[in-house]
Amino acid sequence: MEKKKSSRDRILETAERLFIEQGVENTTVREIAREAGTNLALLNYYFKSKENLFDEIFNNLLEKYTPSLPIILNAELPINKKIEDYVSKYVDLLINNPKLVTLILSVLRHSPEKMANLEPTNNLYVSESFQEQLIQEAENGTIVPTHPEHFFINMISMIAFPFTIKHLIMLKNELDEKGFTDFMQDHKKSVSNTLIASLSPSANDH
Amino acid sequence: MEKKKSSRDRILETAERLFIEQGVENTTVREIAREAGTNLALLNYYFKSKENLFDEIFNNLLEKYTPSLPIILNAELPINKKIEDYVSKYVDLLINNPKLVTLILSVLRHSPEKMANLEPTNNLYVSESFQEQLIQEAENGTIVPTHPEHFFINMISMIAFPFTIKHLIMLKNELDEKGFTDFMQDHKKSVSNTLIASLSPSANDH
DNA sequence: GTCTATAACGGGATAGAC
DNA sequence: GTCTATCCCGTTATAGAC
Repeated sequence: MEKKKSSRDRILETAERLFIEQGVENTTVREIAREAGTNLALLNYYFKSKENLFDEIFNNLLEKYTPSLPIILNAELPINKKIEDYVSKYVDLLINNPKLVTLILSVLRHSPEKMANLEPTNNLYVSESFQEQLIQEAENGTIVPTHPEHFFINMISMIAFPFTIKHLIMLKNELDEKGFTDFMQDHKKSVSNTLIASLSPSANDH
Repeated sequence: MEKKKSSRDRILETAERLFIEQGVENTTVREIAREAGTNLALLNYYFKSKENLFDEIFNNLLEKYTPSLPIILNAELPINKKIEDYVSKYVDLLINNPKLVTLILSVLRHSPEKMANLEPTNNLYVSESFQEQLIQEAENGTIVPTHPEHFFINMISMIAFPFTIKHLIMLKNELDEKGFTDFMQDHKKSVSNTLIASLSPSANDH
């Protein structure tokens, strides 16, 4: 049954799994070849180097998981609804792929220029129309004027960072995996409420 | 002049510098020994392994830089002032030690249990009295009731995460190092305002 | 074109004998 | 405190089978 898949595909699948499970540095090309049921020479034949192999996998992951995010930000919705949708969808994505944040950050640390030049990176950090809307609604008086760039960074910070300190959160609050998932479900509301409250015109009367 | 320092101390200083500058994975024990003016075997004699060496350095770094943070949270100050102080001090700390976040996250990724069991970790993630205050002031009606744990996580997320995506922020906004520092100075206000607004009783009237 | 097997390189990390 | 042997890594190369 698995024999139908080409060696190339099996190498890709195995490498993706191991890179995500153990991290890139802790995964050897020999290990990948072994678990994919092939050999080191073939891996090198197809991908030339470990780095090339990783690049292909990383691109596929971003293309697979991230395209839905900018769609929400570009939709025709009131800002509050848009924030709720975006936070919820983004947190769900990371709950279902908890190692994705770590993988991205490891790329960002090891070779930031590569990350920055990747086209799918825009799915994670781009927000022109959303920032336009923040400015527009502020002019209309429905929300308080804000700095769109800082607002957007605050939003993705509150969404993504908890996953990078997942183990600390679990330890501090005595949570298991299920408990952490529930915690992050609650966290959605906290993030949305925080952002929406900060935009509320009545909130900034000191 | 430098000869007065013991080989052990020179190894520690050199390793700290290289770990922070280049990251742990990109620093070899041979390199540390060479730049410390000694040899590989002596490094192994004192520290047994690269990991032990790193543990000692990492502990020292946390003990050196983080103790001031919980002091702010435990002070006798109104909540708004406390938030402003904490955000400002924490961001300043990370501006002056931009690699600290990355270093911490790399430990968290590589060996979360080690990180969680480290005593100075509490300086980064502990907030009993602060959470008490959030509950107390909500009972007094000066702020809106909130979930202290989520609030605290949101606060440290907005503080720390921008440093992990520093290169993306710099690229997107066409900033150099100085520009990024200025950006983070502005970011302080954005974070404080967001948190304080979300606590404002008048903000949650929908 | 796809695949296996094997060997060798240069570099790095570690352990143990001295 | 020092030196050496050993092992694992990523990479490259070779020779050959389907």
